Amino acid sequence: MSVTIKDVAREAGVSVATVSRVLNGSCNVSEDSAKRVNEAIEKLNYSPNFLGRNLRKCETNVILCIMPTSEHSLYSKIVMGMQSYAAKVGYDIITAVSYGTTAAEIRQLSMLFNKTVDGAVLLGTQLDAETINNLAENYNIALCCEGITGADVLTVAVDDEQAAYDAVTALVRKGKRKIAFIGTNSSAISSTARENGYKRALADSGIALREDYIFRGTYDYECGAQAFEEFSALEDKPEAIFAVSDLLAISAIHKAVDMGVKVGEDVAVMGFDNISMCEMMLPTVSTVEQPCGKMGELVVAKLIENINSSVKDSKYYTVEHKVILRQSTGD
Amino acid sequence: MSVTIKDVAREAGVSVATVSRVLNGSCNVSEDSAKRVNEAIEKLNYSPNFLGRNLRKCETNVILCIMPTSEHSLYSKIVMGMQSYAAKVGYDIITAVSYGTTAAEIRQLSMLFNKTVDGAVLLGTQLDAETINNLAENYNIALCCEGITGADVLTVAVDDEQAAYDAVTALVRKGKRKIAFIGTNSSAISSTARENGYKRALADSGIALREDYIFRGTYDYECGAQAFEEFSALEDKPEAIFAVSDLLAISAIHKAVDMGVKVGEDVAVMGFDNISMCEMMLPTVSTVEQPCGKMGELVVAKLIENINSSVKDSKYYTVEHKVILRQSTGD
DNA sequence: GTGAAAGCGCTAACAC
DNA sequence: GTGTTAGCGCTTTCAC
Repeated sequence: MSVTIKDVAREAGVSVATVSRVLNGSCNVSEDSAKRVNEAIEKLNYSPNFLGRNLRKCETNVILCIMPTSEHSLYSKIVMGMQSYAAKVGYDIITAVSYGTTAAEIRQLSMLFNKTVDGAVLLGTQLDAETINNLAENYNIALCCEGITGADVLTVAVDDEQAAYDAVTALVRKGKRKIAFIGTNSSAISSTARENGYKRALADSGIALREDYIFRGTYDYECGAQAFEEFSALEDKPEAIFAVSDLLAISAIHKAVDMGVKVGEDVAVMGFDNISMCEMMLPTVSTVEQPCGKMGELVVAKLIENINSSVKDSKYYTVEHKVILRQSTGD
Repeated sequence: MSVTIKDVAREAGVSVATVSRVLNGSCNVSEDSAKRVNEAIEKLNYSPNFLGRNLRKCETNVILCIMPTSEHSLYSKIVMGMQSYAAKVGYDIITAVSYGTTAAEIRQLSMLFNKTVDGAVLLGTQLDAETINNLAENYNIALCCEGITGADVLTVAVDDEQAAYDAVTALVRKGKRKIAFIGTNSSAISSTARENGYKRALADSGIALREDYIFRGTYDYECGAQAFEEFSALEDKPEAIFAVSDLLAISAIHKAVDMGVKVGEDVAVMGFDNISMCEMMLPTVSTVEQPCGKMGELVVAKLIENINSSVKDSKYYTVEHKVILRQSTGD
């Protein structure tokens, strides 16, 4: 079997308490004892059993991050940010993928209930406000990247409305007036907020809103192409398209090229997120960057504060976005 | 504080042993007791503390998957396969990202040492054979997607040599004779095996090997473009390129387009992995598919067998690859 | 069919 | 500065 703290104590000729003190960096240990303990640890190749430690301390120093998919560089980058901060303060991040189903999210949150983790960050959750509020009462959770209307819980995200406003305004500045919108029917804040930003930008530029320039589907890749097809069937085709995600934008671009439409010249396309693919695509894709690393760091920092505090911070933190112009808008 | 098994026992008017039996589905419980226990669990909203359970049972039913990056759909898909199988047999998969550094891999493997997980799967590890063999002596580990020469440990991967052979042969069948190769200097089995497959395919087709048609860099995106530039500088330019990864192929395609070369017509490009981006790119990218889902399922199945057995299976399992032809080879 | 009790490996309160 | 010991929540052996 495994070597335990008892074995180390016996080998070093001290009590388990002393070994534990050395392990945890207590200063109440003589240099001599510490040396003997460390030698014993080395000799026996001892590693403390965290199950025992965590059970005793009622904490694991592990945070769970649940995301709808792992195949999205937006999420990957946020997780990197989370890990980078967590490592600095002695926490670990583990991840789980829900495939966008609430059933999976709930199942994975059981790690919170069964004390396997100290807290959880939900990226792009499908849970509703009531469920989240109930959870937040008893557990340390946070939302990132995607807020939920009515959820009174720690959240870190960009200002989606303003970001969309800035994106559409950038298109207007390039002389576009006929600007279409690819959004979703999801109840997530981001999609409706981005639609609102789109509308406000048009209004501020004195451009009339046209319902036939608005497509609402899902976040699935195919919807971008579908939207482009619908727009193309219009008598008066749009000369620019703003999509609420890069994948939708890329899908639309793909369809455009297939149809012989020159992206960047005949039609400008702008996405949202700045995933890695934007730079690899041909044409490269204009987009709105979310500061993923920063979001990850911030959400973990605040969540850990909550874990170690009796009073819970449930603020909605907003981080800076940035419009990036590339070939798909003719830049 | 949290509600424990004791609270449930008190509420149900039974002993903790009986509650534990109900929790674990033992049949030695009267219907009446079981009913009262379940009611108490419901009423108190009880969730068993897994730290206690795991400590007692010396097992966690959790498997760790370490990968170089999370921004690669190849790995995402493998993890999905792992999760799909694991869920069926009551295991959980957690993931960690090493960013391709051995230091991070070792740090993350400490979850194995401190008993936080029962086993680990390494995707595209950087560890050397000796380290892996030492680990495998004391812990349940497996390699997936990328074998290591000299590592005597459970491994699941495609037959890289044959896969590359088939890819290059497909190019030959399309009438190409001047076929270049983009590989890496890495010590991983896959890169050298794919280079060997490339060479064998040329030999079998009676095509002379040209050293100036071979580029060896890293797996970094930029290297594909760099390789294309070098090939373009040659007097006698290649008419086809086989790259050991889709990202390298995509990078090469990007550079080709930037240089005004028509991909699919002037030059055929073939990648390896069949990541999602292959279908999103313009042109779509020909490639060799690795059966990610199947690899994930198989490696977890075999690893769990090892966990529950005293005799360790250290075989190298090979799974089927498939050449997929798309626009980048003129299909 | 059920309960009492030992013990998994660890930390921390307490005594010295 | 150090050791003894209780106990974290759970499972399981043993006795009844």
